Amino acid sequence: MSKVDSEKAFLKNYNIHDFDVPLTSVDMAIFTVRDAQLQVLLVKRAQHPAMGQWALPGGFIDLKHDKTLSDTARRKLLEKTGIDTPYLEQVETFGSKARDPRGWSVTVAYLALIASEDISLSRDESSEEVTWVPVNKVKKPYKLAFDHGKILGICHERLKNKVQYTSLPVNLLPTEFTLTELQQTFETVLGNSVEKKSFRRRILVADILEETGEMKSGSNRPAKLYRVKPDSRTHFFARTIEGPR
Amino acid sequence: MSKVDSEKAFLKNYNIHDFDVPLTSVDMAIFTVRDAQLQVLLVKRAQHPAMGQWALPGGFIDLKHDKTLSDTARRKLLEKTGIDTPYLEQVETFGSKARDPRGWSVTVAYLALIASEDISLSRDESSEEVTWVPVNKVKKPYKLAFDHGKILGICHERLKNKVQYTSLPVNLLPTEFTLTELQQTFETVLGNSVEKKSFRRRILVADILEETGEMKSGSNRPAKLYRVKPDSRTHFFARTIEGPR
DNA sequence: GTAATAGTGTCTATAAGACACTATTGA
DNA sequence: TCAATAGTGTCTTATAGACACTATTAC
Repeated sequence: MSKVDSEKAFLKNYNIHDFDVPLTSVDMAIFTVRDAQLQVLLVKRAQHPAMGQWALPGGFIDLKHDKTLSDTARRKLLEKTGIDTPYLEQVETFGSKARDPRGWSVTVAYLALIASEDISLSRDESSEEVTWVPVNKVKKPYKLAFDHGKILGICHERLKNKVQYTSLPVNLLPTEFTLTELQQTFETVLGNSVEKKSFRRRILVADILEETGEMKSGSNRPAKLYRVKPDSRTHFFARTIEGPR
Repeated sequence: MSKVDSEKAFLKNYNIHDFDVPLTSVDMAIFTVRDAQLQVLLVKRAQHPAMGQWALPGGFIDLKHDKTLSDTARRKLLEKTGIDTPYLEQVETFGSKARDPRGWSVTVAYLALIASEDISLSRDESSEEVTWVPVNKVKKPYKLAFDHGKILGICHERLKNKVQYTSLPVNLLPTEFTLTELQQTFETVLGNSVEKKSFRRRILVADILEETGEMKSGSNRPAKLYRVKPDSRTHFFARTIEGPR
């Protein structure tokens, strides 16, 4: 029997249910900035286990319809928020015997960033409650199910770290924004103030934005509106932003 | 029925085999520096599928004995190399319908760094061939099974990137080493030269090493031997190392 | 005019790159 | 003594932080 034929025979007799495999799911930390606060999307679980508890949105891979893991993540995000082209980044995978009462389970955690303007919450058919919660308030009233508190903590850490040396926060704003709005978004995520001149120099030298030609006229001097240059990927700076000395 | 009782009833009737779940495994890119080259450990697959092809070491989670995902990774590393306290970092999880002929599968990729001095290859009972291959030569003679070529590429990228702003390469050396040896290890991983004075300043200011008091006398002026300070974690620099301008 | 926010000029501080220099060993 | 590698002094360069300054609007 040739090698190819023997592999065919092997696969014909292969049955995944002959083996004990862990449950595998995807969970998401979907962040946005609203009311000058970093907020995360939580759902109230409508089903067992942990029914009635708050948790990160997520669920199992749909083996029929999802082609890749990120398809699962994008599908979940679309179900909860109606958004289909977010900034999406895989953060870490958590697997253990103990994290889910149903047995050995693995969950792949994703982080998504969206502009709060874009959101229409819960086009979801399952009647779960869905809500935004400021990340810093997730402890007391919103103790999370399973190990989701830990997962959220790690996603939040990753976000804060990356904001120190990347342009990630542009993904938390609508397509057009002023430099001041962008700076405030950085400050909200970092949790500290940023010096105006340094910030503007850093962003403009990175050459990732272009002027729209329009101005945003508020109550005082109008500000230039910018957008991210077409096709530009996340910018990585060679030095971190550091905040006040 | 109380909420707790109904959850108990739910779990009692829960059977993981009622659902289609993906195959879930762990794969590892185990790196070392030998002969001034970054090398990676490959195994020749002794079983279907992809029998006879070279691949990253890895395998399924042992639901009975592994408590967490990293237990699986550590177990695989120990089987192949006899090493049980490596630098271990989870890199990324790959999941898709297409990556394994057995069906929808998910693999969690880990990166390990070990000192080549520590290795006694293949205490493994399974009669797989195990070998070190320079990372840059993995293409032609060692076309890897499944999507392992892609996984290795991403692990290698992660390593190169992190070496630009961390002290990771200390994990590729034995416990005692000279600054020149450390510099050469950085250069090997980065693939470019590093300026001696800048390098020494950067490492010494980071305050992660201590002198052993011993000297390494080779053929010329002896060099101070250093070791990593006890309990010191990976150091993160605020700026990247950049190589020649 | 004033208040308020947008945006700039320019000095200092920090850490990396360049590169010539000195130091210590074996043979 | 010389060859070879270890290790230093110090100048230049790049980019962040500080902070005072000017610019443009609504009222």
